[in-house]
Amino acid sequence: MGHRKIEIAIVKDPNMRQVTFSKRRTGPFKKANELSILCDVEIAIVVFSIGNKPYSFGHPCVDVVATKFLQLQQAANSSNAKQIDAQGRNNPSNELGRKEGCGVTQLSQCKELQGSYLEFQHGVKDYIDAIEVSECMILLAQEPMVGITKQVTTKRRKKN
Amino acid sequence: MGHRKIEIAIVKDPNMRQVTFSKRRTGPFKKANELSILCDVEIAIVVFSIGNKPYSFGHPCVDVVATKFLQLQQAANSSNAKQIDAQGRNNPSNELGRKEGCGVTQLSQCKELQGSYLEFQHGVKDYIDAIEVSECMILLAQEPMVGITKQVTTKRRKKN
DNA sequence: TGTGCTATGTATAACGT
DNA sequence: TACGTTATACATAGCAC
Repeated sequence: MGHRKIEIAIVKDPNMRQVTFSKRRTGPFKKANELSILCDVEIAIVVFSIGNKPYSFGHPCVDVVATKFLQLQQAANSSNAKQIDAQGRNNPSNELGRKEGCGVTQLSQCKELQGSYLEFQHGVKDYIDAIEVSECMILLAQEPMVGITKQVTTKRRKKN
Repeated sequence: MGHRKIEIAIVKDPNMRQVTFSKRRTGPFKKANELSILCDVEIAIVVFSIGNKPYSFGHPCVDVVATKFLQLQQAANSSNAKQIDAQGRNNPSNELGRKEGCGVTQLSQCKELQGSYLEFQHGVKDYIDAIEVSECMILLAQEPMVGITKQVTTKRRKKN
């Protein structure tokens, strides 16, 4: 989608990678927003930037969709596990070894979560600005996309 | 992005809306997948179709990213609420009145969640197939996009 | 519902600023 | 780090299966 085709693999140059992230970050959000409006469906999308700042968009909101999805997963893992595994399905598990307390299946794990909350509180202020971006994205597809308007001059224009 | 430009508003004809959903559903996933690979960032995207089937993609997985995000939100809501509200920020709250138990801020709410899990278990089997789709999406951007290859014949080809 | 087709709208790579 | 420009790659509307 540019002067040249690029292969989908990690951009090695950290500087270029940051530029690529900046340019492509809005892509999924716009697509997701359009889909949610056109088809009136629930959707949530969350991205953590290279600097680990969260960018999100959700319809009606990320929390609702994410929680709904997680509950589906957890219900599947806890009770239907035996039957599902019989079909050869097994959740791939977290390969990055994060300690986010992913998959709160048991009440006991909630206590561990509480500890995580305290840790997160230290960094929360820095995240607030980035989180605000998600609200702005709602407007994107509804505007005439001002930034691209200039291109109208260049675009091929068939007989009509 | 087709023979005609369409405005981003709900597609009124239910039949057309379903078609539009089918065609556009993969869009956000492909963009999200490309972004996660190119920039090596964490991303999660979940869509509930018109028929309420979940489609998801996540890197490293939806659970990790979604949980991480929810924890950030919860931490912000619980402890930093006073300071944040002072800046005029208040979470818009869930307008759809779902009973998903969205936003598990307190340990006491975990018990309510457990009740929800039981309800979800009844419908889980129907969702499994749709959930599998999310794993396939990973391949999309890495393939030469076979379905579009034909278009190479048509595409404008400058001197080089 | 999903697939394949072609014409056209959009996103974005490479380059500046 | 983000924004403007242009050429090009990609996504998709409308159509037929």
